[in-house]
Amino acid sequence: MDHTLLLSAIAKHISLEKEEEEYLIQFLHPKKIKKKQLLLEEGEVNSKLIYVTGGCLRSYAVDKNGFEHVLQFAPPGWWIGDMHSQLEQLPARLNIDAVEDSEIIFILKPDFDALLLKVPKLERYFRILGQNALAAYQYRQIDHLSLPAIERYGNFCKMYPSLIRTLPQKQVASYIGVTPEFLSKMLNNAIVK
Amino acid sequence: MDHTLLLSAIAKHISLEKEEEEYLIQFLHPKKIKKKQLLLEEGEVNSKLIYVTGGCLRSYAVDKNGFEHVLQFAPPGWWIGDMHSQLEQLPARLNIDAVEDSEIIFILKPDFDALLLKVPKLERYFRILGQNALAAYQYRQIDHLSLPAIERYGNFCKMYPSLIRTLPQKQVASYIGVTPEFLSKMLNNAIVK
DNA sequence: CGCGACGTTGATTTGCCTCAACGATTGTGG
DNA sequence: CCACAATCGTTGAGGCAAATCAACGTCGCG
Repeated sequence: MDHTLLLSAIAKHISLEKEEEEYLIQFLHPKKIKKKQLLLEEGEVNSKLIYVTGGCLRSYAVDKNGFEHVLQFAPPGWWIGDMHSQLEQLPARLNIDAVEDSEIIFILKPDFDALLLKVPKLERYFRILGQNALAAYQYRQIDHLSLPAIERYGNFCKMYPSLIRTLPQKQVASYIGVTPEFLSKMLNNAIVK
Repeated sequence: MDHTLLLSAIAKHISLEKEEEEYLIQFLHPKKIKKKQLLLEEGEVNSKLIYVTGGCLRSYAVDKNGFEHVLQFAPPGWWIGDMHSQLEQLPARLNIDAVEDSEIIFILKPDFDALLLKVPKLERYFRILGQNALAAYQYRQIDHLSLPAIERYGNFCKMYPSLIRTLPQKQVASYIGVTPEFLSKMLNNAIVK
C-alpha cells in the first residue's frame, strides 16, 4: 500500500493532523493497471480522481476520422482526468489509458467531495494543484498558437526529458500535434542541419 | 465602488461571515481601463490578480515575427492573468490589455496570499475557479489538436456568442489560431454553402 | 477632412498531411 | 522457441489547408 508519494506531495503544501491523514487514507484506492488498459472511455462520466504512482498514463481524444490526439501524459506524481466531466458529472470527451504497466491511486468523486468538506485544508492543496496545471496549459496553448512544430517538439523535450526516452515517437507526435511521419522527417532534417 | 459582481460570484460557492467579507473588501482595488491600455507586459512579473467587472480584456503573446496570439478574452465576471508568472513571480510571457474601455477589480499578489491564510474559505472558491478554468483549457486544447479551423470557429461562437458581436474579427481569428485573411475567406465560403 | 484600423480578395507559397510501401522490432500464440 | 502478426519508424510522391504578400475599399475617429 503505497500512499507515501501522494502524502508527501500533499505535505509540501499543507500539514495534516494525524487523524485528518487517516481520514484521507481510507478513501485512497491503489490499483495496478496493465499497458493499454482503459481507465476512462469517451462517453462515460469521469467518476474517479486518478493519481499516478508508477508507470505512465495518458489522456486523449479521438476525432471523427478515428485519429487519437494526446492531451496529457501522466508519469508518477501527476493527476489525470477529464476535468469537465469530473466537475459536471457529464459524459467525457477524453479517454484515459496506460502507456505502460502502471500503478495508480484513485479517489471516488463522492468521496472526494466529502473529503473536502471534512478536511478543508485539502482545498488549499487542490487549489495550488489546479493553478499549477492552469499555468502549464496556458503556456502550452500559447506554444501551439505561436510556434512551428519543430519548436513545440523542442519545448516538449525540455519539459519532459524522461518521457522522451520511454514514449514511442508517435505518441509524442500526437501530443505536439503532428503526424508521426512528419515528426520523423523533421527530426532527420534537424540532424543534418 | 462596485464589488457586488465579484462578491455574489463568490457567494455562489461559499458563504462568508460579515467580517470576512469586510476583510476581503479592503484588498479590492477598482480601476478604470482605457481601450488598448496595457495591464501586464511581457517580461514583467504578474503581481496582480485581475477580475473584470465591465468591458473586456485580453491576454496574448507576441511571437518572434511580431504577430499577436490571443490566449484569452475576459468579459465581465472573468479573471485574467499569466498564471505561471503569478505563481512563481517570474517574468510573464503574456501581455494583457483592454479590447474596449473596461473596469476591473485587482488584488495585489501579497494581499492575495495573506487573504487566503486569513480567510481559508476562499481556498474553496479559488479551487473551484481553477478547476473550471482547467476544464475549459483542456477542451480548447483538444479542439486545437483535433478540429479544422472552421469548426474551431463554430465552437468559439457557441461558447462566447456575446463576444462575436463586439470583437473585431481579427481578434477572433487570432484566438482560434488562423490569420484574419483566412478567417474572412472561410466565412465567405461557409455562407455560399 | 485625412489617417489608421479593419475586412476583403486574389496570386502564390509552404508547412504539414495523406497514402503507400518497406525494414526492423516487439510480442504472442502455437 | 519459432513463426507470424502487430506495431513502429522511415522514406517518397503528391495534395491540401492555411500562410504570405500585396492591393484595395470602407469605415470610424481625431
